[in-house]
Amino acid sequence: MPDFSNMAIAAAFDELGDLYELDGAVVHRVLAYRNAARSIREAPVSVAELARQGRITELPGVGRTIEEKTLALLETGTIPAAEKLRARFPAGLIEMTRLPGLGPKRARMLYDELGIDSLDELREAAQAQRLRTVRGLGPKFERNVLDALEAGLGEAPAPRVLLPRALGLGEQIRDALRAHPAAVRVELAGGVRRLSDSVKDLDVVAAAEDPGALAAALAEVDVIESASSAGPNAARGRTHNGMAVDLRVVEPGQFGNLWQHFTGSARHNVALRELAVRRGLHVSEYGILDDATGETLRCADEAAVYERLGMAWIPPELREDRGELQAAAEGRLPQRLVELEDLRGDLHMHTTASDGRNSIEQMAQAALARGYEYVAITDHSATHGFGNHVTADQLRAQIEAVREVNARIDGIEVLIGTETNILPDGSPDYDDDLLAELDWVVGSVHTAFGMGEAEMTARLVAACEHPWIDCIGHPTGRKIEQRPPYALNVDRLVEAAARTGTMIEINSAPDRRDLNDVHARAARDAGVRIVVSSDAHGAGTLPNVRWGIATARRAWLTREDVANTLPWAQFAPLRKRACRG
DNA sequence: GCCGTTTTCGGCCCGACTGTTTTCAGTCG
Repeated sequence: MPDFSNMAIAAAFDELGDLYELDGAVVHRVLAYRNAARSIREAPVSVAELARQGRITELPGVGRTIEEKTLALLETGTIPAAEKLRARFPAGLIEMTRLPGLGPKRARMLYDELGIDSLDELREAAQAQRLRTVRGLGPKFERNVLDALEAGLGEAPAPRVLLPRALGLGEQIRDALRAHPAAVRVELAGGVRRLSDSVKDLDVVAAAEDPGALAAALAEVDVIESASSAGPNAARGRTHNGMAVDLRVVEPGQFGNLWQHFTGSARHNVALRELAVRRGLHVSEYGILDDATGETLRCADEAAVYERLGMAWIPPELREDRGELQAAAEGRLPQRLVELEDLRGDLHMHTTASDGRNSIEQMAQAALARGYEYVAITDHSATHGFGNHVTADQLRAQIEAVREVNARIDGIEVLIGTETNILPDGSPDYDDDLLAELDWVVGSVHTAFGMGEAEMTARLVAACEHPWIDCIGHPTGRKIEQRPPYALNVDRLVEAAARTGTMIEINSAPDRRDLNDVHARAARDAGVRIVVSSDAHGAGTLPNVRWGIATARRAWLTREDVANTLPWAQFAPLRKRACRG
């Protein structure tokens, strides 16, 4: 039996949580399954292997019961409890709970009392006004169900928006509101502030002397198609391209509480509040209530919120309940996360020699203008598969061309490299002799994505063991919101990279950000040198490193953890080829 | 179901809105 990926194991426990919820289990038991699922999904190591080694309970939120169920899943391909519950609750019930206002309790009532177990039956029953015969449901509920079905909700969850687009929209809204006379302060919160891979909506928070006036102003913002009041000091709207926007406004004295609350993540906030309760404090968006005095502390800034809870202010990128609260309480947060300005070079970019839009010279000049001290030109190799391949002879010519540009342009080291395809057997696309002539070699997978996990892992481990591959590019092949990573045991790759001195890239293309935050953190912890690269296909996308830096920050990386923050003289000897004596 | 510098049992965040109620359950973020 092929091994279960972390994603697959996590999905099994999410489903089990849904099923237990329909079964009427206490909410904390359901949450326990969802917690475990999240923990498994995010684990930087193979959870199947962990389980076989008897170590799965090392994951937070995984105890004896979930260990047993995981082992059953690995051995038999299914979890017995899930089988039993599936027999009792048709899959359509879980689908029904995707509709707004229709949760597990109501889905269960509709099933028990009216036998409804699909969206189609739900629609028919609503049209026939039969839903109102269930106690607690009325005509409004029927109307809402029909509207939601009409709007196509329930078909599929709304797509999430990649960070750059969401951030761009958010900044426009923020800036427009800042121009309003009532505004004292306007900031982005939520996933865009945490620089997540993608977000489902935009959260904007503000302070104003007259909160209601500013909340009402959301409807006037250019990018907003429509907005309506959502309480006295709040508004909810939608952009012209369909993104949901939530605005909350308070008086300046409690802005810190509001910003902290709406920045999240939900997990971070839950963990923060649980910790607070143990100290007799209750945290909400309005303040911190002290049991002992009955007083509520309101904070104008976020640092005061964290300070009252006995911890340092936590950078938003770290607020994912991944150990940041304990670190903040113990003074163990990273002193200073890596910043865009720390980068001194970019080691992955393309030119017209393959599928880029600009020449070597144009890329070099653009890099110089960004203040870089070095760049590597890394065009695709011969089996790239998109027709823009660089043959060995063409690469030899490219070596000369890059050397010529390098000799001509002052102030920047222009290096000749390649992004060689890693063939299915793990070998690169050019002969060793040719690779040895280059300054820098990135090895990436661009073909044969469908291999099994064992083969794909062996392929990338072999690439790490190759003497002339300096760095692995976009190691998991994921495209955010588009395609999952190929089957790969990332911890094996990280192990091999650490052992061989192969660097690993955080590819900054906004739909890649690969390695992701969790894996990049694990790679750093394993002693792997991380490189943040643009993978630019034109001068205009060199600034994409911003998104790679965002991922590096979410991975807790400091300047010291990112190799291309070093000047070339210090970076060059770290390359595998330079270590070969 | 998980978890523990107050606990191996008894807890497990906080607030708001909605629609249906006659005091509140369910849902959502």
